[in-house]
Amino acid sequence: MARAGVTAERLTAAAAELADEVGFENVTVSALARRFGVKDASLYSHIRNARDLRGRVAALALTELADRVAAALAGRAGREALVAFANAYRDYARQHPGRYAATQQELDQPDPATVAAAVRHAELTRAILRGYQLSEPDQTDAVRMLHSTFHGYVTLERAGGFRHTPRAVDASWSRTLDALDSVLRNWPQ
Amino acid sequence: MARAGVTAERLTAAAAELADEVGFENVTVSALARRFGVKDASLYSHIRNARDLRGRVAALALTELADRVAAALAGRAGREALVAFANAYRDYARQHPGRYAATQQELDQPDPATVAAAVRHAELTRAILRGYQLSEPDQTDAVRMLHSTFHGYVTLERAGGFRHTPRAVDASWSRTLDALDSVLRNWPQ
DNA sequence: GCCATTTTCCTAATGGTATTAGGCTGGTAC
DNA sequence: GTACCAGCCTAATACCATTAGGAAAATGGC
Repeated sequence: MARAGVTAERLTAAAAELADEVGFENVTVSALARRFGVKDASLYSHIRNARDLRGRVAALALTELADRVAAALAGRAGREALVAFANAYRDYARQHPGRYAATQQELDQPDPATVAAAVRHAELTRAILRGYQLSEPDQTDAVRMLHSTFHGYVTLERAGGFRHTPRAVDASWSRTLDALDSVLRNWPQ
Repeated sequence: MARAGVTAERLTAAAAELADEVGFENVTVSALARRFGVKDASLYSHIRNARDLRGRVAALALTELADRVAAALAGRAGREALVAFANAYRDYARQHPGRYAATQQELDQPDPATVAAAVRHAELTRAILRGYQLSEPDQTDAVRMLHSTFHGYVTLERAGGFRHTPRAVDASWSRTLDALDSVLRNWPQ
């Protein structure tokens, strides 16, 4: 009987695809085993448990997101950097809703890979602020505000929270970026 | 054998408490039945299914949140209104993490109560803008930005996303509100 | 090429959760 | 008081997560 060739990496990649197709909360050990044509129990040679699996997807997604954002940010500063970061972030969340959801799960006992990706992400967000005159602790406050706005927007957009008003979500997004640029250039106090 | 006196309302209230205690994703029909001292199957006389139950909790939470925000907003305008709204919103999310999580679930096929509460919430957010000179479509854009920032902040705060930087989250929150007030007073273009 | 070891996958079993079908019974309406 | 209905039960099915232990395929040394 030929082996199915399951590895932790292939499992993680397949779980990420599955998440984008059916939602992160529906990424299940059973569904994954089904996709590989093996029994559920067989996966436990490669992953510790379901939580571990979801953690791996989270780490993968955080890395991919950070890569995209880093590429978008390369060589830009100020408003250009802000817009490039924000659009790369939102595009990733829209193209990979399941993976994006994975990045938002409990960070209570995260594995090292997740922590590393999260730290990199925070550093990248901070890189937006090159070109704006902000020093600590304003910089940290601004990073938190930017991250909140981006995350909140893509989450609400996806959940359908903006569906009740006819105004195009792309237009509001663009104006939100204008507003963020404006407030970064004129940070209060 | 005495009856347990289960009603849809008591179930919903208990589910909301349970959500705050163990997390919304752990609100299960079984756990709820256990709490009422009845068998799982008995709950299906009162709720359609687990999805229905979670929807009821979402509607309850949205109503409570809107009530609190409305009370905070009463008689205020401009910056005062913004701060009062934002703090009421964040306080609710922190005091009732499970209920707050419920408000963010799939809004694909929401029940009428959920829709009504969501609409009321949007109207309240719009009420913040009394005192700022904004007309449509800027108003809609600003409402979406505000909602995104509030939601994003409380979500990331709760998920531990701000834990890597020592700066106090309350301080950053306060400065974020300053920044929002500033940008609403000087809305770009 | 052969054997020991390791890895991968299997079957079997347990326990939790969601859900439906059908039955018993205590309260309520007449 | 009888009949009905709502509220609760048992029983059964079906996933899903997880562990234990066994068999066969790959691997490495000889």
